[in-house]
Amino acid sequence: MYVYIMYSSELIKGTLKTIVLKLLSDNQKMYGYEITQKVKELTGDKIQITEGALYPSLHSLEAEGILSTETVNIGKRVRKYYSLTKKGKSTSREKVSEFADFMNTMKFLLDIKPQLG
Amino acid sequence: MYVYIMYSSELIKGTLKTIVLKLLSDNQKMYGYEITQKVKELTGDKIQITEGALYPSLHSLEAEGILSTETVNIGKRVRKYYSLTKKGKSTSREKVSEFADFMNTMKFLLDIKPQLG
DNA sequence: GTTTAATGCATAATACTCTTATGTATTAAT
DNA sequence: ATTAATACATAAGAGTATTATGCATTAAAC
Repeated sequence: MYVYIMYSSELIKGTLKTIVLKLLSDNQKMYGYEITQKVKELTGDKIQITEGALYPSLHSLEAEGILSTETVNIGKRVRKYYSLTKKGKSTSREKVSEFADFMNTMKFLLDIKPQLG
Repeated sequence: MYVYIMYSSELIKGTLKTIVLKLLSDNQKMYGYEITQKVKELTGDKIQITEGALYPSLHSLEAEGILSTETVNIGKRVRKYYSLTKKGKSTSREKVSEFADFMNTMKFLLDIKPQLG
């Protein structure tokens, strides 16, 4: 899903949609390339979303009615802006809070001290 | 990989090996079924490792030289205990700290405030 | 006492998601 | 004039998990 100068492949799996939905909840509308750059920038290159992972994911989110699109011509170049639908806004909140909960669970699980006896 | 009364499938992907390695670093040796029960117990049923995910994963970790095995007969039933090799101990530390780092990155990414302007 | 649930291993078909590679095209930088 | 960056897209392959089985023993429930 990503290229990770830092994180191993398997570790990061499954977080793409959550990241995308969170960025879109903060930014109104964004286009694919912009998302890749934003994530790269915000994570100091630790997470780099690849296009091969992002575009299919955006398409499926649109097909699910979570994202809507708006195509804009910038000179002769095309940009496809994505934004959250009403459904998408609640999905975004759910995904982020679910992930936050999951992080708490994992934090506990990975901090557990040696079992005695 | 898991059944999750609580977490969605994609969210949890990729954490299985980290969880297993952490449990084994705290418990010396454990067998497969024991691992599934321990994770279930420690997470209040939020993460339930399925056998179809766990056993192939344990086998591949063994093949990589990260785990070693010891088969014990309990009556007529067989238990296969897994423990970390020397290599496995350092792999376990690396995986856990990598995940901790990843959680920090994600926490930042998912907490970012609306972009102005 | 007999059926069900729990313990304990294992694998195979399917599905899903990501990686890697490729393709097209425009615009900016060297 | 070439390379890098911008901007989209898809397809082949790989990896991992889900779901469904399968076998067998032991404990619990009825």
